[in-house]
Amino acid sequence: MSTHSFTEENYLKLIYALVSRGADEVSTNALAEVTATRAASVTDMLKRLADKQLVHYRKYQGVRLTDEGERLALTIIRRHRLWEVFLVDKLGFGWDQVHEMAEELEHIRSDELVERLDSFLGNPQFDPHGDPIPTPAGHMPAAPSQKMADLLPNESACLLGVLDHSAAFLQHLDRSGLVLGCTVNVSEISPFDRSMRVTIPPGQTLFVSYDVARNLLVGPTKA
Amino acid sequence: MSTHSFTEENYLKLIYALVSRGADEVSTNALAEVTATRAASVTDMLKRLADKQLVHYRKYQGVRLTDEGERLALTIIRRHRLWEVFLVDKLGFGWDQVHEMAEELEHIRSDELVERLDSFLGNPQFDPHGDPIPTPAGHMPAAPSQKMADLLPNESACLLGVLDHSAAFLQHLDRSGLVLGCTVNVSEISPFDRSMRVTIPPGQTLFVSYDVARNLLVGPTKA
DNA sequence: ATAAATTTTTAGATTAGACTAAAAAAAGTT
DNA sequence: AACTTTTTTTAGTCTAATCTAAAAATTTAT
Ligand SMILES: [Mn+2]
Ligand SMILES: [Mn+2]
Ligand SMILES: [Mn+2]
Ligand SMILES: [Mn+2]
Repeated sequence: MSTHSFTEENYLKLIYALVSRGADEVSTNALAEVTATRAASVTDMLKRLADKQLVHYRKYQGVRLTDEGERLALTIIRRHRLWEVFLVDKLGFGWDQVHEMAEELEHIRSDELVERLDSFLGNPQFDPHGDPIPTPAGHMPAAPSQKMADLLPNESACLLGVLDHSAAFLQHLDRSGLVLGCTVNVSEISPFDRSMRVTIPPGQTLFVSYDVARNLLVGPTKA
Repeated sequence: MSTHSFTEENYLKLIYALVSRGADEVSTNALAEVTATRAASVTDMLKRLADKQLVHYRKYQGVRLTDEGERLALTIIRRHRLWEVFLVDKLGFGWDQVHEMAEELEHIRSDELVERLDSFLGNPQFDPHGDPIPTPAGHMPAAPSQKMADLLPNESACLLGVLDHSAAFLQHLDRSGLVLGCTVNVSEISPFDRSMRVTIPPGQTLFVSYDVARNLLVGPTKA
C-alpha cells in the first residue's frame, strides 16, 4: 500500500513509453531529455526507484521496469486515457486541449474513482487519440501499427489513431476534415513527395502530405 | 499567472474556513491543529504566504486573508464542491465517500475545466452536503444557518445541509432515512435530552438525538 | 591500442516543506 | 507587579527533488 509521488509516477510512465518504442533499456540521457531535467537528477531518481523495486537499474547500463513498475505505469496510463475520454466526450474539449489536464488528473489516487469513471464513460477501448486503454489489471491491448503512409493506391482503410500528439498536428487534422473512425481511400500517391490524394465519406477529396500520412495510424475498414 | 503549491492552497482554504466560523484573525496554533503540522511549520508557511501577498500576517497577532487570498481560497472551495457534485451525481459515490477525492481534484489547475464541469453538472448551487458553491468570480453565496435543533414542536422545515461532514455522521443519516431536501415536521421534543420525534414524507416517524439535530441545517419548506 | 568524445555518476549546493528544541513574547494568576 | 503558563517565533536539522561542476566509465575514432 505504499504511495508514490507524482514525480515517481511520471518517471515510470516515461520509462514505459521509451521502452515500448525502442530499445530494451532506457538511457539516463534519454530520460533527462523527456523529463526536462539533468542527467544527474535522473540518476538520483533511478536509484530511488530501484530502492522501491520499481525498476532494474545497473550503473552505466540503463534502466527497465520491474513487473511491479510496469503494472504501475500501466495504471497511470489507464487513468490518463480515461480522463482524456471524459474531457472530450463529456465536457466537450477538443482532442488538442486535453493532454495537460490529463497529466494532472492521472495522479488522483483512487482505484474506485477510475473504475466508476470507466463505466460512466461506457468502458471505452480507446482514448480520443486512438491510443488503447490498458485494462484495470495492467494489460496493454494491441494498438494499430499500420501507417496511412504505407497504404497503396486504391486501398481503403479506417483512420484509427495518431502518432504525433501535438496540438499543432491535431488542429491541422481538424482543419483538413480528417476524423478518427472515418474511412479513407487512397486515389493517388505522388512519386515526387509521397503526398497522397485521398477521398473520405461524403465523396470529399483531399491532399495529405507525407508528413501527415506517416503520423496517422490506420486499420481495416469496418466491412 | 503565478502558480501555487497544493500546500499553499490548502492553507488558504483552511484559513478561510477558520475565519468564517469564528474570530477575525486565525491563530498559529489553530492552523497547526487543522493542518496536522507543528506551530513552527505554520509560522514558516505564513511568512511565505505573506511574501506572496495572500495573507496579512503580523507576528504574534495571527493571520487573515488578503482580498487576493480570499478570492483564491474561494476558487479552491468552488472546485472542491463541484467535483463532489460530479462524484455523487455522475459517478454514483455516496456523500460520505467523496471528500478525500475532492481534496485532490480541487488542485487541478484549469479554469476552463472547472467552468465546463459546472455546466456539465447543470450549474448546481449546492454540493452534496448542502454547502453553497462559490461563484466563478469568488463570491460565497449565503448558506442556511438555522439548525434543526432550534425548531419548535409542530414546526416544519426542509433539510438543507450538514455541519458535521464526517463519514460516520453521514452514514448515520443514511441509515435513519434523513435525506437532504426532505421535509421534516417536529412532533415532540423531550425536555430531558432534547431529542426530537419528527415525521418525514411518507408518514414515517423517527427519533433524532440532540447530537444529530444540532448538526443539521434547515430552511423554510418549499410551499 | 590509444586517444578523444560522449555518457553517466558523484560531490556538493539549493529550495520547499516539514520537524524538534530552545528562546521570546503574550496572557493569566496570585 | 511579579511569577507562571501558554503561545509563538527562531534556530537548526531533515528529506525529496532539483541543480552545477567535476570525476569516472563507456563508446567512438584514429
Ligand atoms: Mn495525453
Ligand atoms: Mn491520448
Ligand atoms: Mn468535502
Ligand atoms: Mn462538501
